[in-house]
Amino acid sequence: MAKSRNVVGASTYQRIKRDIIFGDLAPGSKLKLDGLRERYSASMSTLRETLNRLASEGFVDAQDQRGFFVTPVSREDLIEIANLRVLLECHALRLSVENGDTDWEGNLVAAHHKLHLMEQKMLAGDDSQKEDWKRYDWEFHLAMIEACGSKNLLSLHAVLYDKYLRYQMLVLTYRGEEAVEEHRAMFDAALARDVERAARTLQTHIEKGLEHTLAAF
Amino acid sequence: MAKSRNVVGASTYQRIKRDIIFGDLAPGSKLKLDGLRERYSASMSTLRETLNRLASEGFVDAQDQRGFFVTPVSREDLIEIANLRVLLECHALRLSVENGDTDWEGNLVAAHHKLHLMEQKMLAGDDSQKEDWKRYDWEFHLAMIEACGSKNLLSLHAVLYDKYLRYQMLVLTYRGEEAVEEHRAMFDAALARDVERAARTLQTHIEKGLEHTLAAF
DNA sequence: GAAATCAATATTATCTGATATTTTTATGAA
DNA sequence: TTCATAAAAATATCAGATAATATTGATTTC
Repeated sequence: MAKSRNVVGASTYQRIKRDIIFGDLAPGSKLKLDGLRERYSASMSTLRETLNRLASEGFVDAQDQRGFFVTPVSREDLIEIANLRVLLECHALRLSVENGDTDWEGNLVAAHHKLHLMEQKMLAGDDSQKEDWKRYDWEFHLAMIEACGSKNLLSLHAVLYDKYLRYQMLVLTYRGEEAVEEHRAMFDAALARDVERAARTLQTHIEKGLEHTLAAF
Repeated sequence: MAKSRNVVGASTYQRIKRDIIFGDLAPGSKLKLDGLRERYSASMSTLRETLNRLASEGFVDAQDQRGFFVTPVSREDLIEIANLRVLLECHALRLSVENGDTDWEGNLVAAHHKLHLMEQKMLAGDDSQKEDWKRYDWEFHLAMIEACGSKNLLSLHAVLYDKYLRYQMLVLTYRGEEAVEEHRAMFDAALARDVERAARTLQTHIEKGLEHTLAAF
């Protein structure tokens, strides 16, 4: 997904998407072209291209003749997103654990290690690097399913992950120790090539996360 | 998904997408902005918005500084698409058959009836209305899963359906009697609220279609 | 003859600014 | 207040212009 495209187009795309996910652009808020032009210093044409793209991914809502809005959030939507993530990510995980080769394992070990280090910092109270934590969490989840053998599946999953992430960022609370343990359990099951255990653990992980986020919503 | 937007934007979006799905724009071919401008009589800005949108859905390939191409086809991609369709559509179907109310049933009966009429014509050798057949097939499949209760799921499914459809249109052969029977079996199972049988039948339906398309590819 | 080089041409990505249309806001009458 | 209407703002679309990049073709080199 992360096309680089021409410098301007690519960077505005990523910046706007980031700002939506991290809540700097509030859910439901109007995205006025003029305002965005200043904020992201891009021309209207470029902005409209970007917004159309984000609209098609579902981060932006394009309304006939009325412009663009940040897609609103809702409990129902959050639940749908989480359920879809379970469906797609568990499926991908099964395939990946079955097919993963040595490279996959190596990469996974590295990803888990980096995530784990980050989690230790977070547990110790260093809340400053939410963006980094997000990156490591993403890279770990991706590493788990990367050997699933379906580019289409991976790219659908990437969008879902980001949508789910937005909700997590909105409630701004870290689940802590529990999540760390779940990550480790998933990791262990994957390395042990225990497909069912891995999938079960992942499902629990996402569902616990959902409950936590719903509670704080 | 099917936004209407401003007249021009919406119609070029739909026409280009249609032309890709029906093969009038060949897989892998270059989409030159100037050429498109004539063909669809829209301005470059509008076209670029449209192409960005299609790129994000995966019908168009946007390459850094080199423009837009119709997404190429491949056996692997077809297999991925079909497998994802099984995953998502069967899941949606289970939910839908469990939750569907009277309106859902009524709509489904109507959709199946219209599809069936069309299929009789096709079987009788009237090959002229491929576009109509496509529409009725889509409306039937949609009607089946429409009560699944997840807008997100429905919108992911819609894109997959279209991607799969492109492959069907490329090979240009109608599966005939077999497919008709499968549709009826799915329909019966759904009305009988037999979730497992419905899902099983749907899976077979898609997998048989895959085999058929792969063989002709 | 094949590969490498470099200029000429074509195409893209981006921006500015203009126009018609539609939405939103403000104003004033009932 | 509610409604209608006028004024202002914003959108969708278009037509160029420009700089950067890619493609093509001719020319040279090995």
